[in-house]
Parts: sequence; C-alpha cells; structure tokens
Amino acid sequence: MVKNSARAVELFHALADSTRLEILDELKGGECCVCELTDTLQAGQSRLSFHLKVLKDAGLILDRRDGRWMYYRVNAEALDELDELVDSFKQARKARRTASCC
Amino acid sequence: MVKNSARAVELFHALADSTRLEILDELKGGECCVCELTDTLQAGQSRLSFHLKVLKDAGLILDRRDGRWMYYRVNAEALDELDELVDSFKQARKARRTASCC
DNA sequence: CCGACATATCAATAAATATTGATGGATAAC
DNA sequence: GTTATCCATCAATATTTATTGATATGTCGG
Repeated sequence: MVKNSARAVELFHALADSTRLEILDELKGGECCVCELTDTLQAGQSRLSFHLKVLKDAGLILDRRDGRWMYYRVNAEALDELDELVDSFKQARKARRTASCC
Repeated sequence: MVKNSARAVELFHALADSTRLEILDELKGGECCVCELTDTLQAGQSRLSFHLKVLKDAGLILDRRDGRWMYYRVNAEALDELDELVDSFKQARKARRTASCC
C-alpha cells in the first residue's frame, strides 16, 4: 500500500481536469462516440482526443471501435479502485501517535 | 451536480501528486508537525510547505498552531466529499441511451 | 481506386505547477 | 532585548500539461 502511489497519482491526475470530468459525466449515461462528445462539450476534436487518451491511459474509460466510430465507456473497475484509494486515506484509528521530533 | 466541477478538480488535483499522497499517508497516523514530515519524507521545508498549502486550500487537511509548531491533520469531511464524488461517476443505470449523432 | 469522414497523433506554443534558495514573521529560550 | 527555531512566502527557474492547427491513419460509400 505504498508503492502503488504512482498509480494513485495517475488516477487522480486523470480526474483533475474539468474537461475530463465532463467527459466522464457524459459517459455515465452510456457509451458515447467522440463526435457526440465534441457536440455536447463544445470542444475541438484534437482536444477531446487528447483528454480521452489521458482517461484511457489511466484505465478510467474503455474504448471500442465500430466502423469509423470509436465508442467510449466508463470502466467500472477503475471506480472500484478509486473507492479503495479514498478508503485508504481514512485514519488508521489503531495507532495513537505522539509527535516524535518536536 | 454539475457546477461543483471546479471543486472536484481542486480535490483531485490536490491528490494528484506523490509528495502530497505521502503527506496524507503520514497524517493518517495522526497529527504531525512540519518538521516531522520534513524528516520522514526527506523533503525540503519550503517544498513541504508548498504542498501542505495545496492540501489545506483544497480542504483535505486542517492545521493548528501550538507555539512555534504547526500541526496538520486529515480533514475527515473532505474524505466524505471524495466518496460522494467517486460515487457520482457510477453509471446512471436508468437512462438507457442510444447514440444520438452518428 | 477515390473522396469523404471519424479519429488519432504530432509539432509548436502557451499556460500551469513544482522546485530551489533566500527572506521574513512569529514564537520561545536565554 | 538578542538569538535561534519553525514555518510561510516570494522570486527565479525548471518541468509538466494543455491547446491549437496540421497531418496521418483507417474505414466507408461510391
């Protein structure tokens, strides 16, 4: 629970952007193709493509090709991972600690 | 559930850094002063101070002065907020949607 | 095969963030 | 007071990330 810090950073970084949060919000409703997102989010194609790649590299979304269209969807597994991460921040109530250096 | 996107970005951004995750990991064990963190995390004082400020501005940690020392601790409320955020990404199973533009 | 379309990728630039060392404010010990 | 300690903040720089427009790749319809 220490060395997956890089993974945590990757996940949180992917979420730390309003465009990407909007994408996830759209995908919540179900699978979407890029052109649909371009419409809804009023974002340029290459910009959207960039953010989709960040989300995909982080494992937050999955894609599927259908003809010329790429369909993206939320990856539920990543959400579970996120839940666990957030849980891991909660105070470990066992160890009552006193300051050790000051 | 749309306009707090800025808040979500702030929270996730604060978490998207390994130094800050290490800080939180330390604080999990209980309140810490900065000098203690400097020791444990092998990080320069101004660097640590910078990251503590990011975490504090995001509301993830709280501070308390005691003499010359500043003590930091995890803010449980922010963790609840995080839980809710992660939940909000989960598929809204109600609306079965078909692609509308392609 | 050709042209049109959907999307990815690249190169250049702009913008945001992090790191470092220096300085300054507050508090405590003397 | 004076000095030392703990910490925040600032200025300069380095690093990372995002945006834009151009180009490339793959697919479909003719």
